Amino acid sequence: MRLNEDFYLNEDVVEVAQLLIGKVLHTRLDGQHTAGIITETEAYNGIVDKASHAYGNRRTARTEVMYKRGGCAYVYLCYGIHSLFNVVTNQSGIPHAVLVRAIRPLEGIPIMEARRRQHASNKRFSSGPGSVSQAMGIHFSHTGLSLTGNKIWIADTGIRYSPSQLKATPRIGVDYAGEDALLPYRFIVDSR
DNA sequence: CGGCCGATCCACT
DNA sequence: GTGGATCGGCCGA
Repeated sequence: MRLNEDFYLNEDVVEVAQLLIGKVLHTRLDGQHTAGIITETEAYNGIVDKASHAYGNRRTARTEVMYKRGGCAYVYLCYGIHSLFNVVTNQSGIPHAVLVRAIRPLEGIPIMEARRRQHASNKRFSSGPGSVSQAMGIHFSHTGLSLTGNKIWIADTGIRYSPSQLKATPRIGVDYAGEDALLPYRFIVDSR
């Protein structure tokens, strides 16, 4: 049920992004348990990917976490306001990551509503990477946390989608990445 | 529903 | 000093 290290060591980050659709993201932070079904992801393909923070093998204090062994969280602050949650994949030294862009709330919905200060019926409640982190209580200070620990983890509950429900598109907000901005590395499912 | 735009602050140059 | 893997309020249609 809970994804183990083998899942995160997959060397194909685009495949992992696709496999994460339908998995359940859990957090137990500040004693509060919340969970949601992952419905949108984006793959960031390491040093050859112009959209990746690790493009060109750039190692900085911020990106160092991406070089860790797969199975930990890379969370960073975006636009000074939003924490964006990524799953680090592949073996140590290869900075692959998958950004979680949307979830469908599943457990602890009142807790999420309090964090978001809006009702779960709102269309943008947990759609968009900043909203996902806020709903799940994930903060950029959580970067580096293991996904096989007891604070943040991901489970397979057997949810599967047919190929016709799943679509791949270019990634959002990466226009600066030139031709890499066109790669179909974003996966999204219409779960309604 | 869609487009515009300001917010806000850390990491990197 | 600069700018961003975004969000939400506001506006017009």
